[in-house]
Amino acid sequence: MKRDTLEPLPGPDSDGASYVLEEQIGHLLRRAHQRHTALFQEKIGDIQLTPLQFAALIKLRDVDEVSQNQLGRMTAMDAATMQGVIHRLLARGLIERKRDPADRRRLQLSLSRSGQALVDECADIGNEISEQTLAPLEPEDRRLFLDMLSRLSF
Amino acid sequence: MKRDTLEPLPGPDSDGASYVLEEQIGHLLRRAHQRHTALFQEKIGDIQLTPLQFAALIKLRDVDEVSQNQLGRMTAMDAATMQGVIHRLLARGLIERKRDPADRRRLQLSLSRSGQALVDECADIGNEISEQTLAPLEPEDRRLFLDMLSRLSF
DNA sequence: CGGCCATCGTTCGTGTACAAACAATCGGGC
DNA sequence: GCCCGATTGTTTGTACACGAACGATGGCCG
Repeated sequence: MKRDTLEPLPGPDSDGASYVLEEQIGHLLRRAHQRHTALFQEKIGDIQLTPLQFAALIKLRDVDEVSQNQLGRMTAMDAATMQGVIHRLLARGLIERKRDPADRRRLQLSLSRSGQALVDECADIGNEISEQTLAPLEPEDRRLFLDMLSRLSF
Repeated sequence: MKRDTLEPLPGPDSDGASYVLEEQIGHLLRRAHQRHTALFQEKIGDIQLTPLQFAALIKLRDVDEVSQNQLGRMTAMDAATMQGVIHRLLARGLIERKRDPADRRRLQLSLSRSGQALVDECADIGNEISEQTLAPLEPEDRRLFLDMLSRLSF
């Protein structure tokens, strides 16, 4: 029987009567994510980037040239979500897109000059946002927390 | 100087060149949340409830009668998001809605009979989902993790 | 060479998420 | 009593998130 786990959790065999929303991992993940995006939006201010747009730009800086699907895998976005993000970045002239001559299915993405400049400008803000998001934790706990969290992200 | 923290975090004064997406709290929160919703959908199966719909039902079971905005605050949804959730639950006949005679602005929400039955049926599944989401962590770490996470959810 | 299957990008439909504006209603102060 | 500000629910617009289906291309294998 699996009745041995310690019990923070209501116990694996609770009869369903006890399900406290505020203690559920899913609810807490959602709320923490909400808080983070709010912080992100506030700190990024006039630059008007969303977390996903920023992630895409950062990855493009790291790898230079990739196809849409590749970039999607690197940033954990599916192909459909990618569409929206790419189009908004294209519309702002932050990235460029051209067919890969070697594989005519692919669209190679790369940072434009102004995209490059923007990433350089924002990387520090990105670090600030991460720090602020973690602010409620003691500095010595943050490493551990990130470690555990990354294990939940398969 | 504060150069002593173990170093997960690039250090508060990194020059922006280093911003590793995979180590950022926002990215990890998003991915963990993705994994959770995937698990949720898989385990809930044919019942076809989303995490938000389930949260609303659970809260309604706990408190019996509330207005839309109140329920939104309890489940961390804003009024606009609430609209969609409420309408889908109404369409399935899981909840009922009537004007509050004491305050004619308000719409009192409550579980229908079949909503009541469904919550009773799913609460156990909800606990399983939470457990599975936390499965990658050692049982003795889970309490600590939830503790830290809840501090990030303001 | 000719199918066959995988991959790439696109579109559609559904469901969060939130800002902003709105009409209706309530409450309190004067 | 009346007016003003707050609250309640609604709509609109933008942006993720993902399943499902689609046409186009590519690689492979017989």
